Amino acid sequence: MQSQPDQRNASSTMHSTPMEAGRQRQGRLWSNLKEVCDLLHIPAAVSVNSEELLFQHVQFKTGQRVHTIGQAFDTLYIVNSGFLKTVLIDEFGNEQVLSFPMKGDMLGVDGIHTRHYASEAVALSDCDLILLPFKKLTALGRVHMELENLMYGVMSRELVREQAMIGMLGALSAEARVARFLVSLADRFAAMGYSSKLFNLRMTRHEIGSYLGLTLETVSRTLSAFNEIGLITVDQRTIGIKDAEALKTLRRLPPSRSRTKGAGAKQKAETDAAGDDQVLATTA
Amino acid sequence: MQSQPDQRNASSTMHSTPMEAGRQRQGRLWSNLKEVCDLLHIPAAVSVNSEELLFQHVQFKTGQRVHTIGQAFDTLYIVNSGFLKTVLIDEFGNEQVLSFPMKGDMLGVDGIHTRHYASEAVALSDCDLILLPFKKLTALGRVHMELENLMYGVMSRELVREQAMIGMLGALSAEARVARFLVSLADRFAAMGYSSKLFNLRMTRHEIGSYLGLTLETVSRTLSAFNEIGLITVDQRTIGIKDAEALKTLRRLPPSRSRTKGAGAKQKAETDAAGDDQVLATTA
DNA sequence: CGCGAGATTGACTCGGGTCAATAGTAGTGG
DNA sequence: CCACTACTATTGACCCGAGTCAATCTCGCG
Repeated sequence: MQSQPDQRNASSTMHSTPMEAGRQRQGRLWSNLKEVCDLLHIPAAVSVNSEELLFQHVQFKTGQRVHTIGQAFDTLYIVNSGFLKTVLIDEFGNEQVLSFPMKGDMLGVDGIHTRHYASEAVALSDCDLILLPFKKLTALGRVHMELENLMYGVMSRELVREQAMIGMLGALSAEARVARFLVSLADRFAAMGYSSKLFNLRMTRHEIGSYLGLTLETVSRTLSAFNEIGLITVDQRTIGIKDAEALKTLRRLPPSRSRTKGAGAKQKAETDAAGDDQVLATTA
Repeated sequence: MQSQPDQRNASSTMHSTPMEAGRQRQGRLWSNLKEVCDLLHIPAAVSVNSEELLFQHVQFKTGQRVHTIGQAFDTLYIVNSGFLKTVLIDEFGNEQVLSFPMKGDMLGVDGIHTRHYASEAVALSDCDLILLPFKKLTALGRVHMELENLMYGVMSRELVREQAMIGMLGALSAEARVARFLVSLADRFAAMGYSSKLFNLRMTRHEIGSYLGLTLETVSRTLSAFNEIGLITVDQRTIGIKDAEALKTLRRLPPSRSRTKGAGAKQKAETDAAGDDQVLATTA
């Protein structure tokens, strides 16, 4: 069914890591700096003698919490395999999903400032994470400056990602949000070497909705509508991307707010007219 | 090189930089590390001999751009005085306001990752900024580890701020967003030593709306409504806070989405009922 | 094989976006 | 000093996108 990475027991049958160094069924226990850099997609012309400093792995099972809000901060995590969600809990106990970290993503950065995690990370599947004790990291940073730059880069990247998220929440319609979410997922799967055309969602409609600032019903309806139109295929959590380009450029509610000057007003009108009875539009 | 404040025609009349090396009316031309740390509210038990490393100031006039999207990154900025906005520009030229930096805030962090600024910063008033050449900063970081921690702290803080923003955009009603925006502004003014009860907005309704994911009309109406109810006074851009507590706890559309388990469902109902004809609610 | 979480759909409502008219404000120049 | 222009803010009337409520339907699991 699902073409790719099945989660549940993904770690048990680690495709490429039988067991060399340590030895135990799932993943290895330690990674060196180079492996960490590779995972983060950082060039990292590391001159470091790898085997010297090793970082431990830890496994989490589906549903387990990696860290909770308010918990004392002392380590960052890098996802080696598996899928998670990070959430904020508001004053009523409602969850607000902030991100869906997967292979190569870093967790825990929001804990640096106050020395307490500001969000909660939950495993959506069995996961293998690499521990990066923050103290150790900063100490090393002073020796290996590429590591320091790595840290700045990762944090800055995360910042940019959140900015894009804010832009999306502030300006896009429900359909556009769902469409971009799918495209974003597809891209990330592609970057991980999986199919970007057919994959399984690891999260519920509810979680997607929370992430996108929508209700689960709207998410469900929107997916059905995309299916109807032929942009995707939907079967429960299995998604097939049929027209990635259309999804990327899909909008609605085009340029409602803002637009600094009068420039573009004309374009707006045109766009509106064109999009009036068309659900999607090709690149302008 | 880049640092010249003039994107357009600054050369004509710099308001506050007559032209003497020593000092001019507001702010001095250079700041040492301690002053920078103070500005950032970082304890910074700096053992550094201050006068050794100095950071240059630059002035920007209202409307000038500090940096634009895509511009090569090489320096961070700290606001010493004045007010700005940072914006994203979407594919149609629409602005999406991301933040309203003021004294003590850092700009440009989003440029670290790709080495190009990801957002645009515009002065909403005449400003005095401190330049932090990034290269210089990282070099210093290796010598003074408090500086390194300072950087991590500032970036992490910004990350947490954006997370809160995402949570707000994803979960709160228009009224709640405006209310929290006002409270947030009041708090920031208070932290700067100004009155938190009476202040002037530096931005237009349009910019506020963009920031909060609302239209300018909704912002205007909401402010009028708050005024009506006696929570605030409004006169153009002059805002008087009358009931900060009510603003802080004001909601609407309380727990629509999410809420992990059944817990809290009851509370939801109660809240809904209570809030049905009451616009605000006191602390739970 | 039945239970419960998740997903899908429909019917209805309403918050807030859209369009539009009016009015205050500020800067400019005669 | 006052008109002239351009922006900004306030309000009203209208309407649509998405939230709410609720009834199935599906599927994985004990």
